[in-house]
Amino acid sequence: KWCGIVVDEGVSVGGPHDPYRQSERSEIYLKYALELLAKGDAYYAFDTADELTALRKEKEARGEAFAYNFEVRTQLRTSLNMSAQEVEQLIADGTQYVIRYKMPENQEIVMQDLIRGQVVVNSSTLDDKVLYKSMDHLPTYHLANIVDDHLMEISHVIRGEEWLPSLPLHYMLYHSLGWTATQPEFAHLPLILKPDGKGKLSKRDGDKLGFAVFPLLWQPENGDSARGFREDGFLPEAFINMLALLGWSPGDDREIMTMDEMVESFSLDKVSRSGARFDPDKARWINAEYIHHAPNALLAQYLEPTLRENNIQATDQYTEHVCALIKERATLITDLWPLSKFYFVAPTEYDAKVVAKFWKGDNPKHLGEILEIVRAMTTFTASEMEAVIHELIQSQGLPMGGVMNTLRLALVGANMGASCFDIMETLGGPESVSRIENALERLPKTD
RNA sequence: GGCCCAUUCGUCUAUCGGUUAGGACGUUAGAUUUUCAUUCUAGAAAGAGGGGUUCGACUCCCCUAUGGGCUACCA
Repeated sequence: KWCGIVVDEGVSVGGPHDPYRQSERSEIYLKYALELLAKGDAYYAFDTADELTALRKEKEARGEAFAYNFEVRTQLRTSLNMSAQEVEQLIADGTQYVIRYKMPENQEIVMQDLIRGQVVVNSSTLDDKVLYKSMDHLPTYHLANIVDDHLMEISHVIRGEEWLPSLPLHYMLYHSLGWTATQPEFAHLPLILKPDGKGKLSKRDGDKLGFAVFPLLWQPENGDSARGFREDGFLPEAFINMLALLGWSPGDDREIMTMDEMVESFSLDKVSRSGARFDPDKARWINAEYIHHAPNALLAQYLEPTLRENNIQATDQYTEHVCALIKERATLITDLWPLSKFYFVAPTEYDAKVVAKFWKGDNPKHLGEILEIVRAMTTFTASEMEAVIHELIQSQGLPMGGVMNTLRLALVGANMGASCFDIMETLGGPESVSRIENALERLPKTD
């Protein structure tokens, strides 16, 4: 058995059991539509779209709901009120037609849904759906769905809740075609709702809400484009984990799970019945968890293209080491570069707020003393530097915060990053010395 | 309007008749910290409303309210 996933505009295709080729498709659908016709479960309708909208408007103007049902079908130009010859003549003349399902009157349709249990609908509330159109020789979704799934021996139909109202029709179709014994089981999944709770999340929402709705950048031919979660800096594993938790839970407190764990724990009866609102904050948190626990080599791979764009030469080992230092500060993959830039490029400017706060009093003087100490060192491990610089601070009774933040300003240009000693060890002695010299040279003198 | 589905902290959810209604995100307060983060601790925060059934209901049934979906010769 195989699994077919039908996304949006697709009549399901492909797979090892695909029973028809493209060129034969419409004939196959027509064949089954005609079979329904022969059984009296369907009929030809010759009314035009214009005629229909006219009738619809007329009804609505009177405050009546319009439905193409058992009441109105006799008032329209259909094969139900024509002789067989008339019908044949119309078709022979090339009159466009549509084949509609003849929904029976007042019949309780009892359905089973794997998530919602039993659902009962009276057929009188349903209308006669179009199954096949002569105009383009194409079936509608309803016919195509039933025919395809039957021929492909589909065992489970798992789709969004928006399809639940069509389920009675599909049941009737399986019934009329005589396929009830092998009809698939159905599960209607809850919808993903917008964060503000106003309606289901759809692709048209694009960037409007400040986050992606596509996994990947979406660029249709009409020139539109919508960003994707990948471009926004989400890891594929985190994205899937986030999606899995929308409308499903493993039943215990686990939230961060590998694909294998999710596959292992998944079952349709743990899928919730109500729509789930997408929460961008939680999505970001999940992604952050994945980044914090990601192997450094993987993160280095994500960072690599940006390094190349900026003409930065660095060994894999160095990049991985940098990733180890920054990853717990990152929420998105796109944070990696801003967080790591100073490990690759010396600061060219200094954060004005930090300068205002720390580049004053004796701080620059103490930075000069640190410079001398670092210059004199022959090895540059974080622990050695920590030892000597703390010694300086303690012996002279200097303010820890002032001294260290001034050093950080010189090394990073801002108030961010790992421990100053880790930064210096990573940069190495000569680079650290050069950055301190730069700061002393370029920042204004103080008294 | 009609039909269908749903309803536990702000959000995602656990609970499958008896619990101090649990967890997570977010939020608040505190601790750690040379910065930014991380991490840790603590707190506030929920069964839509009304009827039943039952010894007992968040859990089962009905009504109402609210939310969502569908109501195309789209999927």
